Amino acid sequence: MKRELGITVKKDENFSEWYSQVVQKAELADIRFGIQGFIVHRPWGFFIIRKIYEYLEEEVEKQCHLPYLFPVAVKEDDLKREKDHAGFTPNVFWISEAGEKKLEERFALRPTGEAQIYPLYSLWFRSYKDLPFKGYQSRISAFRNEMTTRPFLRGREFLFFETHNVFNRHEEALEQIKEDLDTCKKVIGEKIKLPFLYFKRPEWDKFSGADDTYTPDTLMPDGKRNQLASTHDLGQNFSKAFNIKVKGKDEKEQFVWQTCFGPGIWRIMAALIGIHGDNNGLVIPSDMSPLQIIIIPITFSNKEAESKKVIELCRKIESSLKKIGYRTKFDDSEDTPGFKHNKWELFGVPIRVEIGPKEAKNKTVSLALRTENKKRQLKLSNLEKEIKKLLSKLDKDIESKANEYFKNNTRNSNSLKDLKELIKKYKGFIKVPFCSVKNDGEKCADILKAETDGAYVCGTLYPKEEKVSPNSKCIICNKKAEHTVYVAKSY
RNA sequence: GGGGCUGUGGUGUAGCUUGGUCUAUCAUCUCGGGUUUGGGACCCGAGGACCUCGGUUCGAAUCCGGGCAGCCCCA
Repeated sequence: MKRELGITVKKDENFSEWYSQVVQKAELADIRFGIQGFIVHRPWGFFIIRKIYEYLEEEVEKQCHLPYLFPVAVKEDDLKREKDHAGFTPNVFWISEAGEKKLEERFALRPTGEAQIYPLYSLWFRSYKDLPFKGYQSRISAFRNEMTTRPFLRGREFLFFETHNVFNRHEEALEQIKEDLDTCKKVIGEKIKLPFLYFKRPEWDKFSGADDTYTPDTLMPDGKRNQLASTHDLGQNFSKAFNIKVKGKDEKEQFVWQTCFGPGIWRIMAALIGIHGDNNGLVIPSDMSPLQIIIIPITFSNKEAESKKVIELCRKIESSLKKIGYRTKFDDSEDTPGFKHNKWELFGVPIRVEIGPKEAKNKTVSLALRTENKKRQLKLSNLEKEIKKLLSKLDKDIESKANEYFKNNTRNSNSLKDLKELIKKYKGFIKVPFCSVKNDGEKCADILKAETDGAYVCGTLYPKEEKVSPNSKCIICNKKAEHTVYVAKSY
């Protein structure tokens, strides 16, 4: 009889249930906090999340962003100052009382940084020489999402990272957007091994207050799009609303140009869980795992002397692996070896080392990679050297599996009929010819959405938009297609 | 935003239709003891639960209403 420790459904048969079970059983989050959409980040999960933060912080600091920390609050006036951005207002949490007393002026829990940061920006910069300025913060965001909440996918409080950048010229802002794409490639792609496409959003679907919005989108195992981050070209919209001006070389005051970049820490975590995980549970890139190596002893009560040697050997290996920098644990709990195998697979530990009397006698170890279905026999003397290679093999396995899945779920279509079938059958990304990504295309996007039960026009590829063959027609209105756009169902 | 479902020890559940030996089932779990360990061992003992507020009733885990929370499907 199997105990209910492990995952009881298959990932490709019931992704929703699989996802919930992994989140809870691998101790990533606790959803029993009791306030809707607010979850507890448990140690095993939060370690991984902190890695995401570390990578991002390291990368943006290389580009000369510096950290700061703004309050959790935002003033009501500030929130409403930019007219499009004020669209957040109906969903924010207001703080209006302290104890029994009503506050003189209510304020909101910040939904995102713009409205709380830019009033200070208007005080900080006086001269064109103060620019460019690049700041970032790692912080929590909150707003009342009315849709069903899910851990790491949709919440009312969620982990956030945001850069807010100020330039003298629009061209510099556009350069920054390219740098943000680079950050996504390095962090989300290379470090976290998540494939994505980088889109320029259609005109009608930009962030409130932005001139243009760019996003890396990936696909979850159920074929739905998951937006992992967004970069916004804010133009001068906020600088005009918040009065952020500098004096230029020509002695005239000018409004600054701004961008902001916001990777969704939660969304990235959800993608990591969903895309890398398998039927046994979590799979984690080697550098991100709280534990990289688990050592499991196999002992016998009727072989006391040998068992003692086994334990000693395990301890020795544990300390030598720790010494060279691997996060290693010797699991000397009283559970049976089989139980431990299943447990640590569920938690996604990259390497499992098994030591029993045989290994002790032969000076070998048995070793299993989380991504493989076999045990390897290694000479003890080679272990330290081999581990490095094996961890990078694991990372390659994770990466190629993710890439293959992603590639297999990106398709083409040239007709609405065909698109409808593909969406129904596979979901995923589907490339289609489309009339316009300016506001006049929105009508077609709405029709497309209605016809396909909710598929969404993600936008055009960035930075290099794909060419459209000269006589192709928009799959909705049949006018000349100006763009190739990607369509997907979304979270 | 629309629709549906659910809430019983830490976890998963039985009981709810037809209210009454429910002093609440089973497993897991936790603790103590024994025994065992090469892919989810076993035995003995102990511990631990009816989401919340109100209503109906002699009597509510069970019926009704509000609230809170969770899940699923669809936009």
